[in-house]
Amino acid sequence: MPELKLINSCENCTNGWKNFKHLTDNEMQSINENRYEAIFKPGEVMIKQGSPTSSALFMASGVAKVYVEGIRGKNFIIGIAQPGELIMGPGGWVNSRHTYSVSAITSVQACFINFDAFKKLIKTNGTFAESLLEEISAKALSYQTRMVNQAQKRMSGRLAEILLYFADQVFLNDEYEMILSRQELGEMTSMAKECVVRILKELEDSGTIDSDSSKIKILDKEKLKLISEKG
Amino acid sequence: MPELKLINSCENCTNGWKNFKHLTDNEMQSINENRYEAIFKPGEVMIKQGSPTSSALFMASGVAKVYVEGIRGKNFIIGIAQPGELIMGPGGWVNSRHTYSVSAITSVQACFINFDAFKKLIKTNGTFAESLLEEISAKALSYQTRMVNQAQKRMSGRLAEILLYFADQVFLNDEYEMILSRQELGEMTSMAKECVVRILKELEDSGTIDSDSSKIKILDKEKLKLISEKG
DNA sequence: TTATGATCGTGATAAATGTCAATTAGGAGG
DNA sequence: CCTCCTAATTGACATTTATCACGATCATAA
Repeated sequence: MPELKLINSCENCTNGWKNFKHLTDNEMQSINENRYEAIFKPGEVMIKQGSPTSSALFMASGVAKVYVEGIRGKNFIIGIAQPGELIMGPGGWVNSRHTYSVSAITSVQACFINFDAFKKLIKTNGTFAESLLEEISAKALSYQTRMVNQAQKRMSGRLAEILLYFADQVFLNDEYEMILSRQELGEMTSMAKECVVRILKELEDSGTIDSDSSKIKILDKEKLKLISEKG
Repeated sequence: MPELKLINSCENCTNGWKNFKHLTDNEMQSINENRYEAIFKPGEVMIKQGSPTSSALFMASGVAKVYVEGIRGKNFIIGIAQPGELIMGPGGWVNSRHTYSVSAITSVQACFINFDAFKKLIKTNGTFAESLLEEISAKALSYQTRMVNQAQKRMSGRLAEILLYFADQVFLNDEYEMILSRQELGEMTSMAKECVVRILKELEDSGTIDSDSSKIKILDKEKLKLISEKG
């Protein structure tokens, strides 16, 4: 694995957050000055649920899992945070506490950005505020969709949905390395790990996917979509 | 039932949206001018999922149910819209389509507010933008919580949660008229209507609640909270 | 290499939840 | 009051999903 280097300045950042484009040079500089860079090893906790939202966290490189620590010690994985993503859960605007935890899956290069510096920009830059509203709304919509699917789809539908999520939202490829364990896939689809194994086998037997333990290859995407949609 | 009268002006409105307080008189007037008042009968659809979000909908009086029309014709009830609430789903900021339907439970007095007039204020009034961000974030957080609970709680926990929601969020009273049918309670907790009946009976038998078909009375709130939290 | 611990995979079984069929209760309108 | 319609309720049963027990596999470190 190549050694990760410091970014040093937002200007050098190749993966800048898309909404930063609405900022003036001065505003961008104020972000840069309120930035603290960090590198996380795989498995390390980057954000802990319940801790104060003093900063937003920007993903410069690597991937991380975003998860809620639920009841009876069970986790629920909300999704995968990717490079270019700004992690700033709803809690920051509600009760100043992180509403989920984030932990590194690969090595992760990240920047903590002071939340107050951030908040200030909302008031002064309307276009930025609007783009942020759009971002949070998109997140709320995806929660809404997951909530309903959780309620109405059965296991195979939920798992198919997640396999498509990895293909279309994370890796942008129908063949990918499954970065989550079966256990974690279960925490993302709310099913027992044994059931994940079984359904994956079913999907493989029916020729819908090819699953070589750590690799997933979607063979019949239309079929997988159908399974996902029909529940 | 008393005849509902027109409001005629936002100034007369006794239930104004709390975030409107951040607007200047001029801004408030522009809202008032882009307002269309309507009265709905019980059961009437106020917003249809998938329709264009040309307006936000303000609840002046009455209550309505907010629900997603999901797969296989099944509905999922997200919550109850109450007086003073502004209904403006995430879709307006994402793809300009309503992401859920809303239908009146009681008679409802409502105002349609032009969405563009609304959007304009975001850019010019930073405090208003921030208050809106807070509101949407709170909604996103409640979706997140429901999503996780859906996944991790069993039926009794989910139903207990909803009974508490009505007591604490809707009626602000531990004794209330259940405005949803058993079927609808099921659509809100993702369980079959028969199961709703059974669990309600269990709760009644254990002395946790008193349920007289259309009335709910919480007898042992701590116990109900425990059931809700422990799943 | 070998030991160790974790994840993966499988079958049997138990628990939770959904479906079906039939009956009862309650409310609106005549 | 009766009639009709819908919702509520109940029990039996089917399906779905979780849990348990166990062995296989794989990576890692001594």
